[in-house]
Order: sequence, then structure tokens, then C-alpha cells
Amino acid sequence: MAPSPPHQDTRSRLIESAILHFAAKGYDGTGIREIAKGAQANSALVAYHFCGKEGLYLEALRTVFTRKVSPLTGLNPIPAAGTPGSRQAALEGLEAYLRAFLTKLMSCDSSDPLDEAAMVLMAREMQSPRKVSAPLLLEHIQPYATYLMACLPALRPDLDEEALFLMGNSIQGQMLHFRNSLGIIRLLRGNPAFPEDLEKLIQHFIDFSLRGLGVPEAFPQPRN
Amino acid sequence: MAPSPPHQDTRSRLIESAILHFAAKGYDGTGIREIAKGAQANSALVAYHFCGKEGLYLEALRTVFTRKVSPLTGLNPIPAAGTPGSRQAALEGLEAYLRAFLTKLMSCDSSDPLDEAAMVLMAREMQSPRKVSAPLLLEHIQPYATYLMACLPALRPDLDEEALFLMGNSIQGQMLHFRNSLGIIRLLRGNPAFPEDLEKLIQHFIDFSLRGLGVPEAFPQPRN
DNA sequence: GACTGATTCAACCGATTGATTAACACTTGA
DNA sequence: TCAAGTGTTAATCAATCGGTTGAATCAGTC
Repeated sequence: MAPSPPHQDTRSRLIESAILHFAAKGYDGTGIREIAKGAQANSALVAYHFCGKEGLYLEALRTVFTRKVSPLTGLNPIPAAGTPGSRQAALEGLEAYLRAFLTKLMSCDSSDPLDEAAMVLMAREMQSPRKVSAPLLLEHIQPYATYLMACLPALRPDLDEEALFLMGNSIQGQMLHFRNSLGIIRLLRGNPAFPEDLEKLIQHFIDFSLRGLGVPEAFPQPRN
Repeated sequence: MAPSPPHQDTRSRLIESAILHFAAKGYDGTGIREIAKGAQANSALVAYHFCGKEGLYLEALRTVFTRKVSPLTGLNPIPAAGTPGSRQAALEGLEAYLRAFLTKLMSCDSSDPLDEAAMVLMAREMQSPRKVSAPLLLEHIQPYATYLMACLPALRPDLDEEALFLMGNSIQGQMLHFRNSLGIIRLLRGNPAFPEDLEKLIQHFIDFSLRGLGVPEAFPQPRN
């Protein structure tokens, strides 16, 4: 049996199991007994440590966000507004952002099932956010949107703020959709291991985004 | 009260209520009693008419798909491969597709709550498809993907099939993400009624897609 | 060894789940 | 008129839900 010398991190195991199970079967589809069994713990501990099921769910979400979302913001320089070198800085900043975002977004399939679960949880929460988790969600996503949007004005100074917002949405959306709907995309493609070359994928998103945004550099051929 | 002369379409009312409730609270979060009450029917009828809860869910999905997804494929001419007029035909076909898709996608907020629920159901099923509904989902989505993909080769004859697939994904993805994540997008924008001008939105997606794809016509300015 | 607070446990709670049943109302066709 | 069939209902089923309880076990501290 090996009664497993009472880990003092039962709490952590519960959170980890919760992330896994909530991602697999959703909030309502998962029972606390199921989670507890996955963590080799007693179901009553959910109430003891997290004040109930919803508290555990919120804690699982918070863990996912702080572990997957936040760590990205480290490598970001900030481009200026209409200053002389701003255009080139914005161009490089945007490209770096796309690369970092995509790398972070796609670097989980083969590695850690917990990473994959974290992505599923995040995606589900973004699509239909519970009222309790909306603030948490917004808090962790806002910086990304802000940084992306900060890159755009220098590249398209002729557009107003709403048009730039739409640009940002299209850029972000193509990537998030690719990640969130990977299941159906693989079905459509008929290849269960579709994104075989990550670098090619990244380069596509960068090119498509820069062209879509209207950056001349990304649009080489003047005539067909 | 109006004991409502025994409709012989209790079945239909159950499906309608099921769409509404399943969209609002998910499959596991919705009880058949809740659905039955919404349809002013007895919960036992779920088993009688649909062989249980899952049968009702599947029937609701089928209704949503045939009502929301299928009707689009009517107005589509088919562009050819490398024939003389194929490029122009593909260009017009793609633009018509985007316009029709977006119109269909966004024309439900103010009109019918059932339409909105249908979109939510579809989005959720695309993100995490149940194994039982995957064939249904694929069957109804495949024609869209096929048509979109058929437009691309004539516009970028220099690209291989995988690159074109990525193009199609980016085009489709930006729109689906906009629709599916409308909630979080409105939060980020701070405007609960964000897409105020549908035509402007459509035009943006068309322009962004054509530029991203690499169509010179959509990329007017040669120099900033 | 005695005491304390934190942690974990089996057992149980009322409530609700999806499903089933037997009876009932009604139409239809023989 | 009777029998069969369809649609509907209230009542009930076992199973499971999230949560609570009181006792047991743990690590420290005195």
C-alpha cells in the first residue's frame, strides 16, 4: 500500500487534479469526489481547503493564469508613439510578440498534459466566462491586448482607434482560434498531429498578420 | 394560464427549450426538468420523444446546424482551377463568402434569442466536441471549409496546399474568434454593444483577409 | 507525557440527478 | 363497441451531487 507519508501538499495535488478534471469534463461535469480521487485525497478536503467546489475551481483558474499567461510579459520592450524610430521598433515588437505568444500557446501538446489542460480551461473561460472568474480573466489578458495594441498605431498611423482595434482582434483571433479549435481543425485536415512544423506556423502567422495589417515590407511582390 | 390547447408540437417546444437551456448552462449544467418546465411539458417526455437527455441534446444540435449552418450554401457559384477567368471569380467568390458568413454569423444578437443560443451551442461544440456529435459537426462544417479553400489556389497559385490551409485557417479564425469571444472582446473594449456598425466590420474582415492572403488589389498604398 | 491547532478521514445529510413506471386521455380504425 | 396506438402525466426509482459532521491523526510546543 505504502500509505504515502502524508504529503503536506495535498492542497496542491487537489488543484492539479482539479485543473485536469475541470478541463476534461467542465465545471458541472466534474464531481469533487472524482477530483479528490485523482488527487488521492478525501473529498471533504475540498471544502476544508477551498470553501467548496467553486472555490477550488477559482483557485485552479488562478493557478493556470499565473502559470501560463503571466510569464510572457517579461521579454517586452515598449515602442513609443510617433517618435522617429517608432515604426521599426513597433515592427520588431509586434513580430516578437507574435512569436512569443505563439510559442507559449503551442508549446504544451507533447510536453505536459497539465499544460494542455490549462489551455483548455483558459479557452473555455474566455468563450463563456463565469461571472466570478471574469475579473480574473480580464486582469490577466488585458496586458496582452494592451501591448499588442501599442504596436499598431506606429504601423498604421492613418487609421483611427476602432480600426486599429479590429486589426488587433484579427491578429489575435487567428491565433487563438487555431489554438482553441485545434480539435476540429485536425479533423478537417485529417491529420491528428497537424502542426508538425511550429516554425513554419509562426512564420505564417507573422506574415499574414503584417500583410493584413497593411505593412508594405511583408508584401513583396508589386504585381502578380 | 391559457391551458394552451394541447399542441401536438410538444416535441418542438422541447427542442427549442433544450437549445436555450443547453446554450445557457451547458450539457451537464442543465437538467431535463428545467428544460421540460421551459417547454411547459413533462420531464418524462424527454425519454419518450428522444430516448433520454443525450438524444434530446443531439436533436437540439441537429436542429441548430440545419437551421443556422446549412442555409448558407445556397448563394455560392463555384470558381474553377487555373482557367482564364478563375482569378477574378475566386476573388469575388471569396469576398461573397466572407460577407455571407459574417452576416450569418452576426445577425442574431438583436433578433432572436434562439439564434444567439444556437451560435453559443455551435461554438461550444466546435471548441470541445463530444464524441457523439463530432460527425454531425464535421458534416456541417466541411462544406464551408471546402468552399473557402476552393477560392484560395487561384489567388495564390505559388503556394502549396499546406500554406493555403494555413491561410484559410487565419481567414476563418479571425471571424470565428470575433464571434465566439465576443464577451471578452466587449469587456476589453469596455463597450457592451461593441460591433455597432456591421458593414464596417465586414469590410475590415474582407480587407484584412485579402491583404493577409496576399492579394495586390487589397493593398493600395505602395509607400507610406 | 499533555496539550494544541492543523489536517485528514469515513460516514452521513438533504437535495437533485436521469430514468422508469403505471395510469390516464385521446384519436383512430376495424 | 372495442382494441390499439399515441401522447401525457404524477409518482417513484436508484444513483449521485455538494456539503457537513465528529472523530482520528498529524506535527509542534510546553
